[in-house]
Amino acid sequence: MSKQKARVTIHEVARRAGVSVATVSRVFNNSDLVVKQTGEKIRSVAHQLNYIPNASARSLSMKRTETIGMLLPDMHGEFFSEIIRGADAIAHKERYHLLVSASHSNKEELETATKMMSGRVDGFILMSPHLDSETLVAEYLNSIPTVVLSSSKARRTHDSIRIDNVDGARQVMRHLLSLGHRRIAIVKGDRGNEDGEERLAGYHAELRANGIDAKDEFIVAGDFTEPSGYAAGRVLLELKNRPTAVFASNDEMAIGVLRYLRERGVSVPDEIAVAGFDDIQISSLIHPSLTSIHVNISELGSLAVERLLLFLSTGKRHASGNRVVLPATLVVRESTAPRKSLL
Amino acid sequence: MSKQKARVTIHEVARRAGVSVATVSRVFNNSDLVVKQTGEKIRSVAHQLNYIPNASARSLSMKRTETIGMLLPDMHGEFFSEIIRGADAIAHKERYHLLVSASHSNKEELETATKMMSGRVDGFILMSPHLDSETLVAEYLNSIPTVVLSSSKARRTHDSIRIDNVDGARQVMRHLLSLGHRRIAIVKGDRGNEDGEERLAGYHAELRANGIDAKDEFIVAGDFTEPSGYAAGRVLLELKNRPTAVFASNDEMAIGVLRYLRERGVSVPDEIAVAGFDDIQISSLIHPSLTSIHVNISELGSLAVERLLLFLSTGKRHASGNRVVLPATLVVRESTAPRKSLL
DNA sequence: GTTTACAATGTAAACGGTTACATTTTAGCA
DNA sequence: TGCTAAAATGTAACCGTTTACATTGTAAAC
Repeated sequence: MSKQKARVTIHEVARRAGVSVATVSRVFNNSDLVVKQTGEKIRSVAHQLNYIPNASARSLSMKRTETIGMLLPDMHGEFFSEIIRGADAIAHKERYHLLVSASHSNKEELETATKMMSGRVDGFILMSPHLDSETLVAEYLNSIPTVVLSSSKARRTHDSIRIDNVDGARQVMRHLLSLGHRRIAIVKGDRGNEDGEERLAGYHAELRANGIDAKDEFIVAGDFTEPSGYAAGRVLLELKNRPTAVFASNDEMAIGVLRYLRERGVSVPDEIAVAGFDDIQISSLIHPSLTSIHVNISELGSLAVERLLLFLSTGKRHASGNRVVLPATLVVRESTAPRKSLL
Repeated sequence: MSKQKARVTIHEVARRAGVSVATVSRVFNNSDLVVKQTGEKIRSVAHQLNYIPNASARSLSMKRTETIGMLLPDMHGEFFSEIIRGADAIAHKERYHLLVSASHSNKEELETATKMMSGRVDGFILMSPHLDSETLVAEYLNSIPTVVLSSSKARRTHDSIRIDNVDGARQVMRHLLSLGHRRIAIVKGDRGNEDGEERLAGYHAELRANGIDAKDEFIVAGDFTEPSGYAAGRVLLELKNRPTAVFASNDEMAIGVLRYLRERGVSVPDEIAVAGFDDIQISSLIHPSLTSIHVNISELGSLAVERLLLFLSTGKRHASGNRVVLPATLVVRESTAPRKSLL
């Protein structure tokens, strides 16, 4: 079982095919200056010997690894898999590989991971709530092409791809307003989380655009988890002047809100309408199904790889501040059905 | 922006530190035969120059890449991210990297992906419903250490790590039986899917152990998706002799069953109890919350990496048929609360 | 039948590390 | 102080490619 079959090298192939290594190399790099017959002979010999070019030697010589490093934060669930799925699809098509590193819950971890990967990859795709300017201009990161996923701090120095959070939030708000709601609460995200901040900004913007004052008591804190949504639900129900609608900054919190409302016997959407953001899979399956904002997450991954490969092919380090914004789409479901009183 | 700062090499460090490359190399490989002072000097110079050893050169010379290839099937959601998270945690600790490739929906894709990675990795972690013996004994796969995730076909030839599906299913059944249920239906998984088959086997085994005949009409097909569970729910309700409990082979189908039952006004668990398998995150959040079987998925990833690293360190290709079985734990929730009639 | 131009192939020097082996330094001891 | 063994460091070959440049082959033009 542990027979050490020495890997066959390009020299072996060359010898058996009666040509020089250069010619073999040319064949495998699709050079057009090898005569057809020679090429076929070489390919056949190589196939017979089960020859696979040594990637390390190739990288060393060419100074490219054909690998992309993906550094992802400590996120769970669908987001993670969808991003990788999207990224892998494109990378694979372009014969690139994905070196992934998960779970960076703080800046230090992110930095060491980046350093460890540096040298094994041609470029980085970076996603982290902890990205700040200092980190980004660090020597090793500034000398490698990098695309940043949704971090405004980096937008001026690096290419970035983001979700249109503000527009998404405004869509939710417009929808709720169009249903006649005027007392609309929001469950915020973590302090400092950019997606959360942008969604809150959208909330404010749309209220303002409709001449409605935002009430402080309608803005409650959450941390993107279901329990924090549950807690927010309690806070809102205890107000003497309850809201008629709640916009949670993500679906998990919205589900938490729904859970609390159900426990208290508050009917959704008749007494209170609820909407979320992200459109995770469950949102369409629960009861009442949840109105949310859909974003094509796998596209986030694909686009990131596409942009990165573009840099790599043009030889640039990184285009400064080039941005792509992914559209957000409202998906209306039961949790915000028109109120009966309005029908 | 695109200044091509040539990477600093070991030679440059050696020159500046006034030593030979061998000494520098030794320092970075923690050889103990470098005198402390020299080592410090070298480290300081290296740090100043921002020296990072070239991974390709290193791999070429050492014949190891310090990278593990992970080939995952076309799966969505939590499973995917949890496996990677678990694998990455261990890999990172041991200074290994993870080269991942997602979405292999058929055998051919799996094979090309494996081939492409071969040579860039020291070993493979393979998970695919399409794994068969021929694929596994293929030249390139048989010459690289490989750990297989949950595929019985491979169990004799390769190390494998699997979920204790049979036991999990039996636990669900024992639980339902202990509640007094005798008419228990099962929603199967895809034909040919091993997890599904094993869960079905557990269903049968536990019935048999209790002297209950399995009724064909209580065994309905599904394909692990929510809609297929919904459809199965319909089939079961249309039986003249309805079951009093339904065991769905995974949570998504169980959720589909619940959706149909709610639509038809059938109360859960009072009229029909429902249980799933996998304990995905939503299962605890929906209403009624779903009784399910919990498996520590990230552990599946960690264990796979651990075993693989073990081979790598011992120099073996693969241990034949060494198996690890992950325990499954029953989590009882509202969907199978004791029936009122029994209280 | 040369000469010429270009197409096809070959030669050998990188690429940046590791490490067996050679050499020098150091320390211990008579 | 000189001798020796062991410790510290240096030298250079090697890992398996790519590719600039050199060489050879071929066909057309004279």
